[in-house]
Amino acid sequence: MDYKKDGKDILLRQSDFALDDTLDCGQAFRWEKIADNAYHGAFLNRQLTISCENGSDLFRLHDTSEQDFLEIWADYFDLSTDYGEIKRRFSSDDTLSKACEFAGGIRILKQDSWEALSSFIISQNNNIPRIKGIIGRLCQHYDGYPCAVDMKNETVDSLSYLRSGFRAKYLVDAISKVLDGSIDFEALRTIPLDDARNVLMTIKGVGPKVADCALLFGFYRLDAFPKDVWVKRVMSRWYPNGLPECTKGLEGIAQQYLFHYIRSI
DNA sequence: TTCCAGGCGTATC
DNA sequence: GATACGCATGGA
Repeated sequence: MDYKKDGKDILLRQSDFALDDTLDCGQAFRWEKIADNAYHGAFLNRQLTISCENGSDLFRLHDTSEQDFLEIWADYFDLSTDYGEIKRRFSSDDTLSKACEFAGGIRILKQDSWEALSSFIISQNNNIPRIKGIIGRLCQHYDGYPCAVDMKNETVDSLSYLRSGFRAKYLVDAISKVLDGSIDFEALRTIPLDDARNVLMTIKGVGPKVADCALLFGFYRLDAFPKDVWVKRVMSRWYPNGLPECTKGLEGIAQQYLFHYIRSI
């Protein structure tokens, strides 16, 4: 990793990383663009302002200790994964090659499991501005994103301030299943993908798409391939016989590039 | 006003 | 197992 301390900040040189591509792409809902090339957001109970200094590969993590950078943010931004190598691998496929060129700064954020699961429950049949609104009200209420234990006494009525509509009852079911031990977060990181999806789909309101988003973004299962309406268009247009071989094991990363590509055209 | 949004549960065949 | 429909809310 190429970084140095700069006063209270960390300066990071990082290729294959763009703030808009990664933080404003619908994989996480707590990052706000505060200026050109600058975002403010949070992971667990840590807040961060991150800016791009030169419009390409130089980033400033504001007011961040070296310890927090190494122990928290380097992992969250998945800095140990070589996305350049992944894009070279994908470029053997014409469509993927164009998709990687279109949004080459995408990285998969390694988010908190409960935040990803609950956020994508909220996301169903919803639009991104409203998803952010609901999650913003939740975080304002709890002074940060609550863990499942924090929410143990919530009911559909007590969550009415979120204005999350029919999704409130799904959140309540997710809270109870996580707290009663029937959803084992540690196991979901390692058991076969189909088993992991089936476990998550025991939660009311969690179907194949929400389960795959939770697994990809919250459990770092890069083989999970969420199929929303846009990705279904991708598949019928370019891959009627399935994804190309070069995506094997990294279907979730391919999904991110393809998702943004199809939405742009 | 009507339509739609990174789906899912339910009913029906 | 496939298909049709309703669902809370709010912005376009």
